[in-house]
Amino acid sequence: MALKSGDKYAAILEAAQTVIARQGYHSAQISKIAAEAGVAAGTVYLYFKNKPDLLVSLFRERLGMLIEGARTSLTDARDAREKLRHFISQHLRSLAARRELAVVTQIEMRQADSSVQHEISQIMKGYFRVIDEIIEEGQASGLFRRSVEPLQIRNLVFGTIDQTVTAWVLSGFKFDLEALAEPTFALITGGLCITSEGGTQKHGDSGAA
Amino acid sequence: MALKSGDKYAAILEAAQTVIARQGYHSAQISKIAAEAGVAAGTVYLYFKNKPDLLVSLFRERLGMLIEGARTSLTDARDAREKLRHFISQHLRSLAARRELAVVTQIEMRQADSSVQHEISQIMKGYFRVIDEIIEEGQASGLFRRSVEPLQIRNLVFGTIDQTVTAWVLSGFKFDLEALAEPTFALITGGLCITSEGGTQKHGDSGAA
Amino acid sequence: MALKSGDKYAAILEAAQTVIARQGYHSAQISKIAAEAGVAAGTVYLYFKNKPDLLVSLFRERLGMLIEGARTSLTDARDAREKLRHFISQHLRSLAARRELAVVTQIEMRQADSSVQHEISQIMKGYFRVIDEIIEEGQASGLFRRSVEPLQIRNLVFGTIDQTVTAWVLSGFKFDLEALAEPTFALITGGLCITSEGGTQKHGDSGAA
Amino acid sequence: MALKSGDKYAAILEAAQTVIARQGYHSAQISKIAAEAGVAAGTVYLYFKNKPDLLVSLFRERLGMLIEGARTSLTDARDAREKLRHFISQHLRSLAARRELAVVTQIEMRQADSSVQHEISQIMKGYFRVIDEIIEEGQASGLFRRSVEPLQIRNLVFGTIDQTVTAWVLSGFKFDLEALAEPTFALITGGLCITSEGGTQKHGDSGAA
DNA sequence: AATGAATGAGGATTCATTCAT
DNA sequence: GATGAATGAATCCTCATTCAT
Repeated sequence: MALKSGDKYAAILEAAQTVIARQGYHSAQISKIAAEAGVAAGTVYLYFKNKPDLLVSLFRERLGMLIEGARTSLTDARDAREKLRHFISQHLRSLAARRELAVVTQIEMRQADSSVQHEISQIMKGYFRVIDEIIEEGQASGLFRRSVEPLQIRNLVFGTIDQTVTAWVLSGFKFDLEALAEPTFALITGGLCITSEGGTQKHGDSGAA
Repeated sequence: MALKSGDKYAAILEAAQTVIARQGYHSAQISKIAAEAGVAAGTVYLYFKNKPDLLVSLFRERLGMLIEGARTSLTDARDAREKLRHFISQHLRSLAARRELAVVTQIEMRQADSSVQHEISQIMKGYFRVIDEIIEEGQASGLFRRSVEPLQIRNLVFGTIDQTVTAWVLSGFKFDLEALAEPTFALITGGLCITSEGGTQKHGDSGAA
Repeated sequence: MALKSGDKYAAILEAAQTVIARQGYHSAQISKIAAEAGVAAGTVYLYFKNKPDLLVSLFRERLGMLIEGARTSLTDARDAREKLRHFISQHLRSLAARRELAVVTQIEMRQADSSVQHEISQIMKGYFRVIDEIIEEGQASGLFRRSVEPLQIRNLVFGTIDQTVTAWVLSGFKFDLEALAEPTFALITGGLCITSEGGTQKHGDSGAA
Repeated sequence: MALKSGDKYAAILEAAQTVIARQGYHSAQISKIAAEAGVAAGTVYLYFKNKPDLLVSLFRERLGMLIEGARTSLTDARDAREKLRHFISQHLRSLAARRELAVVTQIEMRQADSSVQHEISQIMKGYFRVIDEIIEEGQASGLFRRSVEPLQIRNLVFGTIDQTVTAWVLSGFKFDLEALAEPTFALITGGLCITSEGGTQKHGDSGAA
């Protein structure tokens, strides 16, 4: 077995993504994926242990790519605030350029059963780590408010961009996802409220953690 | 068929929620749900057209309850900002008090196939409407920044609280969900950044949309 | 589920025996057995846990019948020697009258995989017990030689009749199986050799356990 | 193809025996056998037509060895009775010294499908011939009773030793197989019953065939 | 209305065998 | 002669749904 080395490994992953995006998670039989990849069904099992392994591998490979892109985008940002801006921008740009992948990650893969979901959760931790590092730096440098738990900040950041991409996919890609990067960044960092006493910013911060 | 009038209708929905929460979406067979409800499997089909109909009905009924609770919580709020505070608080409190339901909505139901997901999306619109009304009022009254599209504000609000509840469920209910209401509200309204020029608050607003 | 009570349980067992005897163990798919029984394939699983369970149940039911027949045949035998005669006779007569069953037990079921074989071995113990009781009585009463371990006597008795039935099946039922009862009994009890000092009969017996 | 001449032919047969004994018949894939033999899977097909051919060849080769050993052991026996004694002794000794082979012949190979079984039956004829010759000589010389068909005597002799070896294997080699040779011989030749009228020895012989 | 026995469609996976190198 | 990557046929089992009672 050409352990991941052959082009067939990548071809099968690509075929899986295509078939899942096109036909939906529950219609993505191994036979269809194999046909899309131009190999026999049995060949899939030379490269993947079983179907869950194929799906998890697909997710891992693609998320790895996103993580790498995210980390790269952070290198030339001067502070946590800029890093967050780049991170959001990079996330939306990456998926805007990969509609098929967006359908798979936002919609179809979420239908996977619990065992696959559990693996996916583990893989997601790598992505969360990138966010968490930005948050930590931001709080340490005093740019980000310390009155809120880092985990809850992560929920804000990830929840918002995740929901944004999902809405974009469900809309049928009807709006410009990349263009949402800057407003979303402004919203997250500056807050929804305009007033000087926006949020409980002043008193909240002085009193807590 | 006693159109939804019998107590069996409610009993079957309750049983569905219990079984799905306990065994997971993919192990929630009609036969188990019927047994939990104390009826025969065939009886389920006297009250529901088919399994997707049962699942969608469950989601609709429960979300209707959440919407009602949300709307009620808004009545004595004096402005959009307070309404948002109440909304977030009510959302987290409702699910904190219904762990079984939280498991079902945040984890298990998301494994449903695309047809059910589509119905659920439609039902969610009713919940989004509550959020959207608050946003509209907030922007109209000048409390919420107008430089960001209402839809994107909704993504921020809903994405954040949805991700928060999901994280709570996945953690095994290890933290106090309700207690997150105020910090989350502060974060959303006041923004992540501390500095007076937090976000692009000042200039961003004057320049955009 | 009509736990074994319905006639379908028996019908499926009978169909399994027929299909296995006709098509061979490895061609006996559940679908064929179900068709032979006049039920849908899924119905088989209302009565049996899985395919191995069906096969083991068939063997258990049929061997139970043989054991019952064997025990019944022993009731009016006055001593162990007569019991052995009846046992051999009954064994050969039972299978001579059930060619389909003979094919299944002697040829086809032996192709079952190890898990089924292990279950079958357990079931066989009930049949061996009948033989062992005869042997014990025979040795206790002094009719059977005590110089040979009971287990080895069982190997002689069972090995001989088992091989006899197998040879009969493989021959295509070309000879009268029942007619072999008496000569086989004579051979087993009286020994192959004619001479008075046949075997180590005299000295062997006086010396050993 | 070096028709059976290469050492790979023997190596593959040996590997097949080892793998079947270790993993069981149904887990003995060609790929595993090839790996055990230190060759590629495709190489097996340079020496054997297909898998059944490999299995049959293994059986033929090993049984040929047993037959040769049996015939050799008979050379210095002075009469049929002694030949039978040597035969039984040789059979048990051969397998006692080859546990791997015993597992294969007594347990695993019997799971082979009908086509292989049929071939094996043919091969067994060579072994039966050795037994039959002893029986013929014994009956001709008056040592063995003539009242029982030679075939049935063969069933007695072979059935008993076959069952004995099988019981030994199933017990996990828990007893001394070789030590059973003499008691088994005594049992077969002298008969199970002690009394002077043991079996139907006297009258049976004068009356029949 | 209620029952629950019966139905039957649908798909992942293994492994003997081939053949280009 | 030797390799081993690729092939693709073949089958058990689950469970939503029906319908005779």
